Amino acid sequence: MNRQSHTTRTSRALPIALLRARETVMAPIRDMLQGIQLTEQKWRILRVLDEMGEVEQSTIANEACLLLPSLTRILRTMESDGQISRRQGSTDKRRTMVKITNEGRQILEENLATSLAIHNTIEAQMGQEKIDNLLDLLEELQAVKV
Amino acid sequence: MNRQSHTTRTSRALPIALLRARETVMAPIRDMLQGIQLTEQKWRILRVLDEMGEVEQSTIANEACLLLPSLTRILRTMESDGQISRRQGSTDKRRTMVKITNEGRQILEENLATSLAIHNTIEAQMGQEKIDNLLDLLEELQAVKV
DNA sequence: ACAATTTACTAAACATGTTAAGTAGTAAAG
DNA sequence: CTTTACTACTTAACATGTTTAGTAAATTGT
Repeated sequence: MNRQSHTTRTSRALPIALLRARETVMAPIRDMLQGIQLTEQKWRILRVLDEMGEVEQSTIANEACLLLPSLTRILRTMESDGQISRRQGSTDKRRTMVKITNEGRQILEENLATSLAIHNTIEAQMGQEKIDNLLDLLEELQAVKV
Repeated sequence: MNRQSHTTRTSRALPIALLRARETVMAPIRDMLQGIQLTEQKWRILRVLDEMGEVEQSTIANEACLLLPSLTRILRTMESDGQISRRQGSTDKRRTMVKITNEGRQILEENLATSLAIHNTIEAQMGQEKIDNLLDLLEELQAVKV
């Protein structure tokens, strides 16, 4: 049945290609995160919060690619673990404003070196130009309207 | 805190960039799949099986980026739904050999047009050259040793 | 001002992701 | 030939993904 009958080869299908590439990049990052009791999602949330300051949950969901129901649960544990803090929005009381705590920021700082080392390993093998090129294309793809 | 203090902007971090790009591509595909009662994972499995013929579960897991425990559960329901069939390996009895059924293949055929249309929409906006370039870079990234 | 709609989130239910542990079959080492 | 290690899964437990439904606050239309 090895005949590519009616579909593109999966290696040339964007969804699977993106997923496989991501698995390669995430493998060592997951190793790092396991050592500090943090999931991939919590790591993304901390990075988004560090980058954006105090934001509402919908913004985190968009930036970190999480659905709100997942975020609700994850932030609950992150708050009780002291990595983030939450407060009700002052003007719009539907909103919940979230920011990273010093403890959360410290986790980022402590793992910056490892995170950079992983990126450098990849860059050393592919070359900086290709990585930049790839990131440009990914940003462009992300902006496509479907 | 909007100061990119000690990490790369998340939009230039490979893991998040790959995830966001994938969300863009997957959104319309998920819509298609919802109409045919198929999850994204089952769709990937069918495509891998159609492409590779009868293979063992570990191979599916690798190609479709699923862990074996997830695959065990998913294949159980796909078998009872008649989309795939399983048998014990003849020489090595630890292996479970899996192949797509006619019913499974029919699901692929019925949705080929939609799947292609989605791809074409993206291609029309980004251009074929960029898509090809992106796929090449993704394949290269996937092959990196980390 | 009031009803209808929309927005931002939460709750619940079920599927999948992820890790750890267990089982049976196979291969390797002595 | 037997013990040991390894491989290909399966099971279980808990976190997250995903959909549907619900709630409260804000906005819109009249």
